[in-house]
Amino acid sequence: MGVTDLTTAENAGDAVDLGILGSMIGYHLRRALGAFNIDYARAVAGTGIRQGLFGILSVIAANPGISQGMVGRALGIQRANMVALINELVGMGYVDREASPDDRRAFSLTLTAAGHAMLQESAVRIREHEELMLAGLTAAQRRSLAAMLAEIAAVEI
Amino acid sequence: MGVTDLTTAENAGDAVDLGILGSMIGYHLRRALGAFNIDYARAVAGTGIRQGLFGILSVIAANPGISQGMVGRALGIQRANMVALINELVGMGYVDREASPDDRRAFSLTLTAAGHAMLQESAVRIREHEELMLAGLTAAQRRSLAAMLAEIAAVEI
DNA sequence: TATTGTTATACTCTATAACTATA
DNA sequence: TATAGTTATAGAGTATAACAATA
Repeated sequence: MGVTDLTTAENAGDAVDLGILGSMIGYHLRRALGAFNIDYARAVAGTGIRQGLFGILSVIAANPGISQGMVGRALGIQRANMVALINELVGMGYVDREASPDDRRAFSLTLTAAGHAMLQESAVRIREHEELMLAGLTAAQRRSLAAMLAEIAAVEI
Repeated sequence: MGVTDLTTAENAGDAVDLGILGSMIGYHLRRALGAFNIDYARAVAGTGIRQGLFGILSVIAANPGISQGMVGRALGIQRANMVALINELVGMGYVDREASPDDRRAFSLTLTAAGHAMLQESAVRIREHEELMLAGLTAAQRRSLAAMLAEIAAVEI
């Protein structure tokens, strides 16, 4: 791993002291995700598969027939925000939405053949993107990082 | 650290398989930051100091007289987006904005006494918030996490 | 009563393009 | 010509409240 100084920001040759901010994990989380987001957009350019859409495709693929609400709860997406996302995926021809046989309020979601193909294609691109972003970390460090992030995400607030 | 399963999401007793998504660092980064953001808002409620504003206060405190553009570059905030943020902080009485003696295009920023006080108060709240979010990690793990995140944020895209 | 999906809405963050005044 | 700050604008993510249909 490089000799990254946590307390300063380097830009165009200028090193600026971040003050107390540099010691805060939340700040580094934000900057790391910002870098991830920029490269994610590059990696999937042209596919129309934003991060949220990829997550939905992945969860439906792993749980065919799952309801819209269950997908949202698994991914931390509000019910209200799921509507437009599922509409997009249905409109793109990647998701089939049918009335659930068990519960007439709910929808049963499955991937179409095109949806499976797009999931595979975008997964390949995203893997390459992650490889680029994590090139400075060993496999053990990546596992440790993922575990720590999952631990944080699971904190009961 | 807890026995967090990276491949499933637990919600109200339901364990949902995330599929390929569960193996992606970018996803765990997003969820961890989401949890951080929710608790950050709780921690600073009533202060009006959002994450971006805190960062700006911290950088100005560590670099009195710094220009608006330098602050933005240090924090990864676009020039265009800095304007409203600095306006807010000036309006709140936390930042003094004066014409730079060296360069009449630029502004020289310093904290007011109230700005220093608010930085201190919000820093205390944010430290408590980070302690809560990182309770499951040892000090060594926190250092490792911060270093890995800084490494990721520094990747040349 | 509670839940599913829906609509409407709003706030924050981020991004780009074009303008002005200075350098 | 390049840079500092500004304005306008747009996309994406996330949040809440209220509603209809169904459980």
